[in-house]
Amino acid sequence: MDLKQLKTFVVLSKNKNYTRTADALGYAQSSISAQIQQLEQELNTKLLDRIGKKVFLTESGEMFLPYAVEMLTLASTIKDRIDNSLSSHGQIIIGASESLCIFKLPAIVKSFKKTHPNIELHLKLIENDQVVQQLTDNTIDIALTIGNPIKHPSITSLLKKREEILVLSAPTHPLASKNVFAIKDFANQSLVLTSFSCNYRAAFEYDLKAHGIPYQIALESGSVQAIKEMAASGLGLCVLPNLAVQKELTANLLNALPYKNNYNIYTQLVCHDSKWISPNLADFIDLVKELI
Amino acid sequence: MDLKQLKTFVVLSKNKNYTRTADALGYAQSSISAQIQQLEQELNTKLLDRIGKKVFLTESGEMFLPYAVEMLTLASTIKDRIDNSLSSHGQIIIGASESLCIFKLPAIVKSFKKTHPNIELHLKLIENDQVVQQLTDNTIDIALTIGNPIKHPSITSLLKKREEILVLSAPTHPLASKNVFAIKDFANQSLVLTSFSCNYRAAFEYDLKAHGIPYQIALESGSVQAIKEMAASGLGLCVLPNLAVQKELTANLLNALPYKNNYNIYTQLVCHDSKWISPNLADFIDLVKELI
DNA sequence: TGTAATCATCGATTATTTCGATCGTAACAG
DNA sequence: CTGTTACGATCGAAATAATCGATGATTACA
Repeated sequence: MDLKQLKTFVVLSKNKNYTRTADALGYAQSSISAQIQQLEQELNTKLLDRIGKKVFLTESGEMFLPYAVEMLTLASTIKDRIDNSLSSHGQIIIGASESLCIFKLPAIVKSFKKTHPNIELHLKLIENDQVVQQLTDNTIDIALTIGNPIKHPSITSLLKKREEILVLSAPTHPLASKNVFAIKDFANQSLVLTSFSCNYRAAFEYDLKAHGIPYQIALESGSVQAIKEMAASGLGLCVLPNLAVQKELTANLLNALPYKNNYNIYTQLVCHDSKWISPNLADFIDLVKELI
Repeated sequence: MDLKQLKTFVVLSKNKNYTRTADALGYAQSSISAQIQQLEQELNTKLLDRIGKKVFLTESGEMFLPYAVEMLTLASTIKDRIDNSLSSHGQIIIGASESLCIFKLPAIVKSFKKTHPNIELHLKLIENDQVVQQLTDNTIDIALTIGNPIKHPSITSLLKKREEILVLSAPTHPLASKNVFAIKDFANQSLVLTSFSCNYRAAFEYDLKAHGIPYQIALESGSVQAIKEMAASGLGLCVLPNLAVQKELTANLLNALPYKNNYNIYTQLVCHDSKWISPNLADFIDLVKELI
């Protein structure tokens, strides 16, 4: 059973005339005959009687008609709903690193919600090392992370922006006034660090270890806010991307040490190769590109 | 959009595996791919994502699924209802002559209702000369008439049974005791006749006129019952088919005069050539054939 | 009785569907 | 890291189905 046939039947039921139905639907008259015969065969009944020159619905036809109309209505409802939903409904699940969640996504979400008020945005805090897995499992639609470049044969990078990693101290910290910095100046310092899987922490620690610089970890926390406050209160140095500490730098709550590094840390927007980019998701991606 | 495609989509949504779906539905795997692609094209969206080795419904697919199921349900409901209705629902409109309505149809209807309790039977009293027109207009499904053979290029006779036409009198009538009858014996008699369009009345009157026999019409009535009572009370002779007077003959309320005639009067069951004979109607026809 | 209207049917053409074979990718085992 | 297996996509060929135009049959109507 085909919508085409149903439509033909419905129109024919109104017209009671094959030739005019054919004209109306853009078929040859013989095609209308054929389509009706197909339907009749499938339903195993006769839908129309042609008595003399006139066409009548049989009892079966009379019974079938409202169903045919309903099927057509249903089908067009589906199409409408899918069309509308693509623009005005649905959800996007975003996996994001904590710092981006706090310092970048609020502006993005706010702006996206203005143009797409009915799209549900779900933020899911994820660690860098979970990104590929969660994209592969389709538990997130897209990931916005900060860390080393993600290289995986079936992951596509939609956006890649280098981030400056700062080592910061409280303004009152003994090192705060130093103008020139080398790695050895960190010897025996206390550090307030992000979690182990954080790539820029790893890069900085690797740096220290490679040069045989001793250091102590005063605190390790998953919360960027906690780290900043600890560091500001003089507990130790912290290592954070520039984007996470702009307020504190402006307010002079933290002081960026002039230590030059070249860590390969990027903000990246990535998704799975095979993921279908819905129009809404595409809009979101464009917005992220624009605002980051 | 095709039920075939919808079914494929629904099964595939459960399986999340093209190959197994193909096996289940008896297609090649490539055909499943093709069908889904057709659907996706028609709906202008992607229904399924294949991420890695696994198949996921996209948001659109998720939304579409319940509709697809509903369409399939609706379609199978239709088929069921049409099947059932053919055996257990519906109506038959029977056009019938008055005498058959009174003396034959009650038994037929009673018997038919036993086996087909849910079929509505509509009896429509029609004159002989209306039969062809009403079959052609499809205002009756079938006609059961008594009269001259119906000859029309597009009318089919399903049953044809000669009926004996009797001339009857009250038992007390002066002619009642006569043993041998000829047409001239009707000279100057009073007659109680059926309506003008009645074929056996016409045949009898033609008979009289052809032989130049004078007669009077005491009463003309559309009601067979009235005619019989008038005749029984001695108002005049009446002309009726045997089947209409069996009770009165047995009860000796009327007396059949031994007048031999050869009128071409038949009980006939007729329908239009092009009329679709539904199973119910076929059953009804069989029953009429059996009981007449 | 001839003519116009109408639907069914037929054969040819075109479009679609299906299939089998093959390719590419991902998951998994060794 | 590599070979193997499982899986869906893709392609071209074959089978099937849809469509058309022409024709035939029937009916209504002038």
